[in-house]
Amino acid sequence: MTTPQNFLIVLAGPTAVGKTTTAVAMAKKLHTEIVSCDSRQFYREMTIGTAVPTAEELKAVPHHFIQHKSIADHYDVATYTADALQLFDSLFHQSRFLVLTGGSGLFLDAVCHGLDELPETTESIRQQVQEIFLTEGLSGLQSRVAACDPEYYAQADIQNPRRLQRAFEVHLATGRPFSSFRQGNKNHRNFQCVKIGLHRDRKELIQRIDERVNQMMQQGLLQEANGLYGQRHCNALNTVGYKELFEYLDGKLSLDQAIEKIKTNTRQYAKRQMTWFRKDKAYRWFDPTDLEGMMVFIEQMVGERK
RNA sequence: GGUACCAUAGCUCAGCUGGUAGAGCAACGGACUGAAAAUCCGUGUGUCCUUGGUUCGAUCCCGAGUGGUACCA
Repeated sequence: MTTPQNFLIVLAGPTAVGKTTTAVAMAKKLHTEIVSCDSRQFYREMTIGTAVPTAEELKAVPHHFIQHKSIADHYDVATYTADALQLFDSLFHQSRFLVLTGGSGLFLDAVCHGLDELPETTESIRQQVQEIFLTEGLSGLQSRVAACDPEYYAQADIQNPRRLQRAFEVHLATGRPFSSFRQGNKNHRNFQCVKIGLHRDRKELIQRIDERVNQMMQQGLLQEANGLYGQRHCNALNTVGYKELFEYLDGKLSLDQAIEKIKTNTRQYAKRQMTWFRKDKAYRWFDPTDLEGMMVFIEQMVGERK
């Protein structure tokens, strides 16, 4: 068999490390396009606070999944993954390389390795479970999951309402324990993932974060947030850069306090991202300026596959 | 210049008139299967301002010094 192997170049890294710039340069070299894997750049209502690629960047290289959804839409990892795989089918006809870039670890992993098949749950089930949490608190969720799925309960993070809610939702929707769906199977992919991590030392990253937040404020982040204030309860707006400004608009923080909090929360987000990426030993780490090094690495990986 | 109050973790502060200290936030480490920029878990990192004294023993009591804050001049 001599079917040509396709390569998905995964470009990951913490927020503000310089993924967008690197991705554009790399996509140009590879004569291909960019698929975004950023769970907040999906939404067209958010522009400044999500550091969406600039008009020039978007013009230089075609991008996909940038602002293709509304914050009012329901969108999740599974739907995104299906969308991405479908898009790959057509894009890999034009090029054997594709650049996937973003900072959402779960989404990147889902594209590369897949998720277990799970049936849809409904909005009403979700609200029903939310109601349990609101009225009975964490223990209400714990006792229900312990009863309907002791196996999951034994290994789950039972302090985390999100995990328990999800498990109980699936149980209500299917009548089966959540754990029975969790096979942990890797889905087959008809492309090879080449994982590249972008890294900067902590001090430098913090400085870039602070500068970027200041820049966002100059670009009018407050006005953007103000325009979205009425929709602040949308999940997509539970996002660094917006939630803190909503607190300011609510009179809970001064503007300076809100800006400081955006910087802090962004740092903490970057830290969580690094924790996620670090555990995946397949990543090869590069300084964002070392495009040459990345290209050599890609050639190596392609060579091994030949 | 005088008087009063304060000085404890990176920050804001607790600490029973004596037995070498703790909260929140930050920081650091971790988890993560359809809400993921979300959500959750773990860890105290310290010349208790300096210096004399009292005491078996001082973050704590007394004296002096230094720095700060407030009020009075």
